[in-house]
Amino acid sequence: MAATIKDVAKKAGVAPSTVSRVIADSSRISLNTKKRVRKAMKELGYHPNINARNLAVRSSQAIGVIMPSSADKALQNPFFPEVLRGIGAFAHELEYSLYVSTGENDETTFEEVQRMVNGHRVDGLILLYSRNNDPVQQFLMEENFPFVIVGKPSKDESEITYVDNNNFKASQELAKHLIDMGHQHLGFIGGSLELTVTQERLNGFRSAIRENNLPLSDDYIVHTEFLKSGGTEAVEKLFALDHPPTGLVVSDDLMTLGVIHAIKEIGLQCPEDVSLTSFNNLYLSEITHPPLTTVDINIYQLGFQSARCLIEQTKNKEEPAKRIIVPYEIKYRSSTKPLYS
Amino acid sequence: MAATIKDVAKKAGVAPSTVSRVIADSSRISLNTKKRVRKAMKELGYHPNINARNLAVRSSQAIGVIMPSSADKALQNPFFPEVLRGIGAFAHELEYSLYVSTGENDETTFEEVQRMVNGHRVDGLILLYSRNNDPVQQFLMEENFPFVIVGKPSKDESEITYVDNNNFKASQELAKHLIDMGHQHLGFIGGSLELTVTQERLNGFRSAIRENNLPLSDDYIVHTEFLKSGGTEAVEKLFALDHPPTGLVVSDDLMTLGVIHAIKEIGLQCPEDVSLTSFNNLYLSEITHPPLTTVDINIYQLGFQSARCLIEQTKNKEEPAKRIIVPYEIKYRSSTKPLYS
DNA sequence: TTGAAAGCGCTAACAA
DNA sequence: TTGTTAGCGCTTTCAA
Repeated sequence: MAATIKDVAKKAGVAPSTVSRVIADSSRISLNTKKRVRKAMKELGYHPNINARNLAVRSSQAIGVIMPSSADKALQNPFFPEVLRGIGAFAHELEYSLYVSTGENDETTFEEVQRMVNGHRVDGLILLYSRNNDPVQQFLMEENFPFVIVGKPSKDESEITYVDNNNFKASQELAKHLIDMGHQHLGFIGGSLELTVTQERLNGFRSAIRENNLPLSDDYIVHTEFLKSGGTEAVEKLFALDHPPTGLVVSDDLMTLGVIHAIKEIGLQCPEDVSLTSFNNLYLSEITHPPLTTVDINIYQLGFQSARCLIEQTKNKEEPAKRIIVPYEIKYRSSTKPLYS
Repeated sequence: MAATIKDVAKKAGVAPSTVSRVIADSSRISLNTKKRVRKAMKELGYHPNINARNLAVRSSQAIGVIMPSSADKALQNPFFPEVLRGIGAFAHELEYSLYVSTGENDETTFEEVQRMVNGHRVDGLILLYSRNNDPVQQFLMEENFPFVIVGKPSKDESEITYVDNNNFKASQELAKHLIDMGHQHLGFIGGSLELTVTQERLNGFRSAIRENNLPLSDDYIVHTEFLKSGGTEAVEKLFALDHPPTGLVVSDDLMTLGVIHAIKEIGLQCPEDVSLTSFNNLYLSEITHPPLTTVDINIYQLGFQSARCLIEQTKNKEEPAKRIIVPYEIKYRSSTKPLYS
């Protein structure tokens, strides 16, 4: 068995509590004994047992990350490793560890959340999605358990800490960009309307259309399952219209990839026939053909800031709910062009 | 504070140890008291404190997942969420939790591993990469800490449990497929040669060339950083050759995406001018244009099996090292075509 | 079939 | 500045 605090104490000729204080780098221990104790720790290859520590202080120095349930291919979105990287970066600085849930469906996800919360495995949770009537969110509210949302809460907005982009404005700006280039018929392809992120982006899109006095018809708006043949259906529907769109706002780069494929299938080209804009600025959006005009939502920051908020919150239960809006930046690339040129 | 085992005991009118036995569903407790105790647990909303339990039994019911360090964009590969999903599926069945490392560089990753191992945060680790002279692997060997590798160990192969595909054979088969379609000049684009997966795929490629008595020149083999402008350099190099390749084996779908883009830039088409084959069968490989001929390595299984092996191993320290080869399947799609047709 | 009690390794009053 | 001691919540002998 590994060395314990007692072994170290004995070796250094001090009391266990002194060793404990050295670990915490307490200012009330003389430099001299600190040195002696540290030496003993080195020699014994001592490392504190985190479980024992957690038990004593009733915390866990760990945060949980809840992904959307992964039944469909949604998890194959590089968005997730990237937020995780941001979360991990901050967590690591403060020596926090990361738990992740990877539930197959809503039920198993909920079980994992319960396990984390009730078993005191984590001090707080980050939800990587936000949707209407989420049982997880409700559970956490009821338990009064610290959590932050990446995205915008569907309700209780003022009581929940969340980190988001201004998706409304970004989407508006994309649509505006297309309109400025002469496009009159714009379409929107998004994921599930249950997700608040879809709602925000759609609303922004609509608002741009309205402000520019263009006709606004629901025929130009499709919500597609991430999986469904990569947007083929969505594209078929849009381009069967009397006046097919010449510009599209798509809710996610990966989806856009499918859209590019689909429009080629029906004999059209991007950007010659259709201008495409989307969200996330995934690495792959630079290396597609054509490279995508897309909103860089700064996924890494989204993760980093959410970890920051959460850890602040777990350290101080009285910390007020806050909202952090991470700035976005539109990357103009060659998937868009003026309507006539 | 949440209810403890003592509260339950008092409420049910039994001793704490009895409650503990009920939790473990011990066969030596009468059905009657079990019922009484369970009722008390329900009423109090009792959940065992995992930290206390871990401390007592000296384990943690958690496994750690080590990603490659994430300085570059490699982590944006959907491969990772997908293995994680497989790992999580098995882990969840046995009520294990998942820790992940997301180190920025080798150093922070190593720190995270140390924290997990020395602090007893996890019972075992899964490494999601395998490369030459990996300090993490060496550390785990020295500590005699349970771990399994997804991929093939670069050394001590017979002493380490690992889960892999037959990458050699798969790669060979891809090359063979191209050769059968009349391609005489084949190129290989892979990631770092430090990774064993690259080595295996390259060797398989070479062997196919050799067996078919085609010329084998290192000029046709490029190793590119994942990041470097998405394979542009690799493509430029290959197509500056006297006899540019008409068929390519690329080590990863995401890379292939970059390659498709790059060859278009220099005025070529896939598959008309160049046939492309690659690995992983990521979701995106179905929705690119053209859809990719690629090896489905069954990422989910890779994860699932590795979790299985690891948990077996942690439960029984004497479990011998084993090797599991997950079958692959080549998906033939339209990124390949006969040389003349 | 159940209970009493010791102990897992650490922290944090309280004393000195 | 340091030591003593009593837990944190659970499991697990040993006894009954």
